[in-house]
Amino acid sequence: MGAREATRTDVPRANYTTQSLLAVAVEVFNLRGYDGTSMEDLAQACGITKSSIYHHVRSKEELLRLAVSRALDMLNAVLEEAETREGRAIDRLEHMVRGSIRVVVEELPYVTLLLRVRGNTRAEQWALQRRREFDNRLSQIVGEAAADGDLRDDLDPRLTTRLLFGMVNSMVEWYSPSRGGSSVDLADSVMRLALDGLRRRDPQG
Amino acid sequence: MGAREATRTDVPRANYTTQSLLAVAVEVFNLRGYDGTSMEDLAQACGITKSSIYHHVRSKEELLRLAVSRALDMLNAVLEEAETREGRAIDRLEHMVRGSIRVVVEELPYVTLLLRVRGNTRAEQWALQRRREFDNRLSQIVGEAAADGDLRDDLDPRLTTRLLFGMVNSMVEWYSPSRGGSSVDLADSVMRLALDGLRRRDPQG
DNA sequence: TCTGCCCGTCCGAACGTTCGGTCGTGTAGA
DNA sequence: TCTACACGACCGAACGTTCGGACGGGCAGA
Repeated sequence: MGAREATRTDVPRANYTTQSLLAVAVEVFNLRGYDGTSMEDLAQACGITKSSIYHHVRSKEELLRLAVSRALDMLNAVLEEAETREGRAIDRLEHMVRGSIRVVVEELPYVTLLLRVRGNTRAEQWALQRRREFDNRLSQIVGEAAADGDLRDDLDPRLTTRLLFGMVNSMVEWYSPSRGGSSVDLADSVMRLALDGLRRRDPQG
Repeated sequence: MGAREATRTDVPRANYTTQSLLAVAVEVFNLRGYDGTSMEDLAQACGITKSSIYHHVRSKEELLRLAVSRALDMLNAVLEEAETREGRAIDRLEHMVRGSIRVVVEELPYVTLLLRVRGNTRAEQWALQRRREFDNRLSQIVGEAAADGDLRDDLDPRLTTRLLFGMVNSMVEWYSPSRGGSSVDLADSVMRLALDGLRRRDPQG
């Protein structure tokens, strides 16, 4: 019956890095909402105390900034890949849809948090601004594809952009890494639905 | 010049009802997020004091419960209309898409709040549960339409449901009553995109 | 028409709690 | 021994909520 009052060496140190702490924080933010998550909640999820968190990050808002930056950087990388592609705009559009889906799947928690930002703090407003620029460049590509005559002309390009990427972004509400299938299979399904529609063709076969 | 210390009869009473207060509250909740909105924020938006709010509602959570109930009741009404329709499931599906879009447009703030519920409080968990039942009955209809052979068979019905209504639900992120066009025009566009796709047909015409 | 009271509505001032964040100290591992 | 990491105690501010009381339009009784 050993000394119960001995220092608890049976519980090893957490030894977090900023990145591993960020990963936990983003999960909790997505579960409870950013504003609904207290630093005490984060501390318990990490298994350390509140004050220990401040050894790794300056503030709660910095956690948010780091997370949404990561998501935005990934998405912008896809955008710049697409924009340097030559050829028809509809190919750039397909690259954006497939790339966005890949980023959503690979960086799910970070993109989820980004898409839920509301603009309460400076960091959130900055994220919203970057998102708006991203969306504008998306719209540009869809507009070019429409001008090329590769999209039907009875749909407004801006509306098309919103519906198409609204569909892609809705993935953060239901995609699960364990049950969700591969990013490529998902992208195939989305492209089929978006380009050719749900309706069965050639019913007289 | 008149008595400055006179009671300020120039500022009339607000005379809120629970409903008119709810309308203001929901707008602020959508702007700042439910958890990000303090009762003081609500009070300022209403032009009355914090304590006055408690004359109309029991708690902050009751405001949330009233709001999401309204949205869910509207959506369930559409669902029950659809389910009593006889004939092909794809017609019931079209009724659901058009009805959902109409509800989103007509009850935009309430549906917006509903779609952002995270499950922190009892009221939120109850709303999530009702939403899940609603989604299941939607999936049922899509599954029937697929079984009828009216939807292409290379898309999983559950995935189709999520993408289709993910697209519809994304409207709360960008639809504006002033600039947004009518509910019927929007529904036409969505049905065209969903059923027939974006790709231009018959390019050799 | 005037008077007095009722009641729906609103207010100011507090309540106990929780918030994000700070500080000085302890300790495990190099 | 030195340093990175974590700890418990604590801070002022803001939180949701409560409370007793004040305001004023409308109505009954004179």
